Amino acid sequence: MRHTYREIDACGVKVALKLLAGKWTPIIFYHLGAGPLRFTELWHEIPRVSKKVLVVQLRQLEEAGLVARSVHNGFPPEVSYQLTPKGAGLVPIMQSLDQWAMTHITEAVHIA
Amino acid sequence: MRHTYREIDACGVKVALKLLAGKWTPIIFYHLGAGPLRFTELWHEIPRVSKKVLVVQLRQLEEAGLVARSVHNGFPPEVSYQLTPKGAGLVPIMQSLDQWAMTHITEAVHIA
DNA sequence: CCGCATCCACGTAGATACTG
DNA sequence: CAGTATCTACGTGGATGCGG
Repeated sequence: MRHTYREIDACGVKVALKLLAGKWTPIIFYHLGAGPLRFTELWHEIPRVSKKVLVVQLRQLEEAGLVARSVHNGFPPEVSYQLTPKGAGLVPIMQSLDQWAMTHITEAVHIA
Repeated sequence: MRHTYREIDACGVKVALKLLAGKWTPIIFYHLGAGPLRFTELWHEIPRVSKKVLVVQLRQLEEAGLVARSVHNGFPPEVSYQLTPKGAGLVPIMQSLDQWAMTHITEAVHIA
């Protein structure tokens, strides 16, 4: 059986990789994996990312259901982010990737 | 301890994802996982990819040590590609990703 | 058969400034 | 505090054609 282009893009591995491979996704998961964080807390944990880009990344993860956004209205605003169970299910896979990298790529630094 | 930008980019997870997340990497792994293939065989297995792009992807995987390229000189030329042990080590991780996707993403199609 | 050269389209990310 | 609005830069992938 031949697979069409659309089917290939819908392949589970590709869908998962599309979500994981955002430039800041791994470090977001690393920090949120330790528990919920407010936006600015998370922003301060991640060096050299603009607020705009961080917002965009979080929106994408939220839309995919990997991250939950909780708004507590009032002033000042308070918004916290945390991993959903669906998102948390990717954490062990990231650990596998890290394990693979440590085995095969000596130059890589172990962070997350 | 604070991590610098360079260190974050060298993080093992990011290095591994960078390699995996090429547009055609999963399907290349899927086909090479079944055994070595010649260039044109592989090309015919993958719909809608240009030869140029496939060559570029294979070069990157080769440079990273995930794929081995064997040339048998003569005419016509004969070049075969296969996964290295290092590359094969990523296959179970891809299967984990597929498993995760099947659990959480009902719309995804199971191919590789 | 295998691959390179050229040119092009698009998505993602960054810099900067402004706002409820 | 937690965003939004523009504008810009760059990398990846794609179309097509040529060559050993």
